Amino acid sequence: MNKPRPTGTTRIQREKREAIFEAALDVFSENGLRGATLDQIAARAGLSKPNVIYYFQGKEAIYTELLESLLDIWIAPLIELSDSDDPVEELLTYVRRKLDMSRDMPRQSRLFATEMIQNAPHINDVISGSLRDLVDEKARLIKGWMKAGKIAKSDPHHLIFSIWAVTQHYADFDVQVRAVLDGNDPFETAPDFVETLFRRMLTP
Amino acid sequence: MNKPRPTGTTRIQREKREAIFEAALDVFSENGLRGATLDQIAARAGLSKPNVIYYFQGKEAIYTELLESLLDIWIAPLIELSDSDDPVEELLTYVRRKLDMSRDMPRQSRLFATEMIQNAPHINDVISGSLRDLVDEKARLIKGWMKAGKIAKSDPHHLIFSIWAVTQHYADFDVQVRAVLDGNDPFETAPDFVETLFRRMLTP
DNA sequence: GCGGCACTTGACCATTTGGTCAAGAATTTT
DNA sequence: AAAATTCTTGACCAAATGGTCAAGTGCCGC
Repeated sequence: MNKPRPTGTTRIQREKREAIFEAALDVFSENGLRGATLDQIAARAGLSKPNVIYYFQGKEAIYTELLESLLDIWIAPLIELSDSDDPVEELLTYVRRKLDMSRDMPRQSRLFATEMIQNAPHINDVISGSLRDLVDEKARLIKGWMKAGKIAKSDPHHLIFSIWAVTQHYADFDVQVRAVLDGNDPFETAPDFVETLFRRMLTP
Repeated sequence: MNKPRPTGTTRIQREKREAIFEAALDVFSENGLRGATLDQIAARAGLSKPNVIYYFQGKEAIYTELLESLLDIWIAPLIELSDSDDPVEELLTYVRRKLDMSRDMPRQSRLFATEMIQNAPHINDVISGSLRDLVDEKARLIKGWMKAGKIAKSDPHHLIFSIWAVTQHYADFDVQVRAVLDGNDPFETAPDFVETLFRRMLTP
């Protein structure tokens, strides 16, 4: 019989599980699942290792639960992309929100990036399931705008990829970007550039 | 006194070191330095673990030597970007070469991506040294084209970032891209899109 | 074809790591 | 305030892992 695990009902459970998620986000986003250790997570959470195991089944369970709990937040901006009188602005708003997320949630971006680079074994079903459906739906929306002549024609899927790529690059490759910019804050100058890039791509 | 290590003079040394690099590229690009094990590398190289250690100082040495040996190849396309009568085509050639590299050398792309995500501790000096200088030099070249009215004005550094981001995305996020495209080969359709994106960005 | 040197590895070791467990400390319930 | 329950951890364990070493095996020049 499996030992029952706290699911987050009581005050202590919510707080401790939250602390573990927070620490795990740090550690996993820097080293990936294999590279991270329970000791690191426990130390950063300010708990003992057995105590961490008390709240989660194990290392992998922390990882998968963390990934899943972040997925919704991560996809939210795309979900909100919807029909509009001004599709260029609608898409640029999406771009800006994605860039904001790179600035404000770099660890989450890196966590997903690491998972993707390692072939996404833990979220494969999501990626080729609900995410694919979501992207397809938004691609149809974009296609409609193109057919109506409201934005310039191009491949909607690749358009979405390029938005992901450019915006997430500022989180995932932060060190490189900052090194090359030599101390200048990327997020001072990036928004203007990114907006220009996609405005030119989208304007008919 | 340090044990002398083979440096790659004899036939066997060249072959075995090459086999180890090849295996290490597989393993490190999937799991990062911490996540990879000597056993994995040895197994994929078809060697015993002590034999691997015979050719390299240790796991970290394999990693750093591999990274350094790949750096030149990785930066080569940018080095070749040079003054031209037709700057738009010159830059688009660079974009195409980068996209080709994502298609033909995805493991290398992922290796560097993982290193970057982990804050590039092993190539920090290169990034904030020779790479920064190289990018600065090319940024000045691009700036010149902009001032001469040959390409549209924008921030040259961010332009380079966006080229890196978009092209490498197809290697690093390959699983996601393929899942969303549902079996269609990304590299059938990506070149046209990417060329259009940057042509629109660059055409005055 | 043989002597020397490069190469190879089974056995081994110390450390790290994911995870268990029983017993004790807090907290909540009654 | 006692009982019941939840929470916490020191001590421990088995497996994995980076690395060593002495004893071979085999290649290469002579």
